[in-house]
Amino acid sequence: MQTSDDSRHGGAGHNPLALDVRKSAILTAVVTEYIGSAQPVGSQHVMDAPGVSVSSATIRADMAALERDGYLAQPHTSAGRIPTDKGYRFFVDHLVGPAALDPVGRQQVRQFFDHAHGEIELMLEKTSGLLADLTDCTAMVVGPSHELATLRSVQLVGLGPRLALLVVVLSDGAVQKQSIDLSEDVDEGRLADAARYLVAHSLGRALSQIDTTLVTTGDPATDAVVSVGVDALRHLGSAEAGDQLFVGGSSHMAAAFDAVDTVRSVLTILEQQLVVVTLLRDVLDRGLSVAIGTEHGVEPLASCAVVVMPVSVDGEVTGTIGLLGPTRMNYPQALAAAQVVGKRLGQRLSESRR
Amino acid sequence: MQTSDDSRHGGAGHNPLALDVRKSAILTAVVTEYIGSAQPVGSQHVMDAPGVSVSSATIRADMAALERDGYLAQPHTSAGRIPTDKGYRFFVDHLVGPAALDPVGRQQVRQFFDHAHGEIELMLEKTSGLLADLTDCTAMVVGPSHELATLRSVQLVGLGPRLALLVVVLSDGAVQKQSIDLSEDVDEGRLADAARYLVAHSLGRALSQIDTTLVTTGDPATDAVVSVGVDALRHLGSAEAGDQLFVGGSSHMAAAFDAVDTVRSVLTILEQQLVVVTLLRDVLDRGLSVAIGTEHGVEPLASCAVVVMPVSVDGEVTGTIGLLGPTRMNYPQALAAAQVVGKRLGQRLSESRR
DNA sequence: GGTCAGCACTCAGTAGAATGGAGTGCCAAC
DNA sequence: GTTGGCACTCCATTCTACTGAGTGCTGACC
Repeated sequence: MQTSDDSRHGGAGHNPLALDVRKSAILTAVVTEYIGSAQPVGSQHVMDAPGVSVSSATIRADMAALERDGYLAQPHTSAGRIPTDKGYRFFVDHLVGPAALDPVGRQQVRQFFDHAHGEIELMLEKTSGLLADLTDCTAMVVGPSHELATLRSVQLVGLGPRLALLVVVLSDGAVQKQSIDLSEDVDEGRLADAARYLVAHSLGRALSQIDTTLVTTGDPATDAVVSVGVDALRHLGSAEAGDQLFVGGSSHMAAAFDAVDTVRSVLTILEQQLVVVTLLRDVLDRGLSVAIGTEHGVEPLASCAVVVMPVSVDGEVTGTIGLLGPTRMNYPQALAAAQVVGKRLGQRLSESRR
Repeated sequence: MQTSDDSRHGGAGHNPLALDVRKSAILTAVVTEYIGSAQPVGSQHVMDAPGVSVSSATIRADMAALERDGYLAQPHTSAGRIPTDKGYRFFVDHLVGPAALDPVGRQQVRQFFDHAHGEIELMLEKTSGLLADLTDCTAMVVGPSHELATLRSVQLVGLGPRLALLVVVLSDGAVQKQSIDLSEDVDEGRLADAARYLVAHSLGRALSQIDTTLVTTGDPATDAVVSVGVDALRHLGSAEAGDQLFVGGSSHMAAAFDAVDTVRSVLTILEQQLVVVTLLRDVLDRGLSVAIGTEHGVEPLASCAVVVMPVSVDGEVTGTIGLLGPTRMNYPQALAAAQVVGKRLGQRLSESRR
């Protein structure tokens, strides 16, 4: 309701939008300590933290205020404090600076991308593994959509009497295929005719720009093949065919929680590609880079936080990388890792696209 | 050491190769009960089991004998018995008949394969989900190797000045690609020449039968492209490119164990595709359909059992499906599910191959 | 000889009481 | 506003006692 610009002096007890310097330091201390130990943090421990040079009694008073304002919680009366989702949120938004990846990780990333080559899917798969290794989180990588990539090759391969395969190669190196059921027997020649026609009318365009107006080839049977071919092309361009999800390091979820039930429900979510992809897109759409606890709305992941990072190819956001961990995950590390890997991955993908 | 053919009468106390009828019934009772409850089974409970109509005292005596012979174990003195790996082994080998899938599952399988269509990878992925659903195990599907499939299409697509993509379509509908680094700039025309040459010399053959003897095209630069193209083709034919692994239902592992550590180590293994593929192949090579506990030699999976089933395409064993669960998994169910799904999958794959 | 009822025994699991200690809130003094 | 001191709370641990499921054994029975 009321907003005060008196953030220097604090008065945080009434203003939930700002915390004075010391309270910030205390919150930082509690969060970092709890991230490391997973144990409630007492005022005694906070005393040792940098930026806090007051007695435990004073810290206690501040912690009580932080609890009143919803940044901290107490599992029970005589325990230390643990951060609430709101506490993590404030920490992420205001207290954690632009951290850099540790040298070892930096080296790992460099090495990875120096040696990365070949198939895009394999690279994305391995990227998820890299991210998981770097962060001890579960990593999710959504392959870049091929919206902007143009068609480099279109091919119809007959597989059976009424079965053909449409194979397209995109300018970004992606190969997509779509099986085509033909309503009647089509001989190789007619298939080739149709393919030639498709090539002539689609090569160089993006999948989303395939011409839907059919020009007749003169032969009705060939036209029919062309028609299903065009349908297949457009299907490939649609969203469902594009989003490939790669999940790496799901075992880290078992290390993050000690309740096996939590692990199970989280893994169940991870198996649902659609849910994961939607979750990542949602968070990104809301302009967030971190969604904590219930913020992302996926109920079984209430004890998890998600870090997302867009992957830009030639300045255009297409792919996404995500990190899933417990709410007490190491946010600075995760953000740093996601950032650098996302950037490098984007560069890499831009390179191989002309 | 000594073998007795007196299996009718038993004498199982000295002969570890056979158990008399009642001991078999008792072992069956303990195994099935323990599979269901995960609790040690006492003589009182066994009394209710079918095929056992003696007093608990007699059962106790038999159970003591079964323990002496290594089929059962006691967690502690005053507890019931749980099966050992050897006990499960005997159960699987001699006591469990050819079980059928329950009607609901049968219906699920039928429905699945009636609606399965399109991309082979997607189908295999979904098959792993189906199997996991059916059995409450983690399902592993290794895609059929393309050793026997013949080349239907070979294509070279230029992606950049020194980057091309080799795309092949196999007769079984698989599409494989391999990026090719060209040592020097190659124009489209020369790429097309090389592609034509590759087509002429490889179409209709299996990947493993690619002619390695190079016939020159007359142009050294084109020859160079052909050469790397042939290398790429042979790489595709090699094992590493072929084995695709699809894992479904890994969340079931979290439900199977109550120690989160066990879950973590099992998940870690599942993330290592090579280990899993090797494991399945190993077990299959040894002629087993079930590997229990330490039998498969993968130490972190000591508390797991693996059910494997070959997938035959046109009578030739190519793919594999596997089920991973705790040693106290429901073997009859798992075997039945693996069998029927494996058979249907094989049929399906045979259909789409000409 | 195999089977069985009876009995003493074992021992995990549970519940209750005592203890220790980490941590808090409050207050008076600085 | 900060701090040391103090009383208080309550989780976690330990110990004890107890329960009960389950066993092994023995002597009797068929």
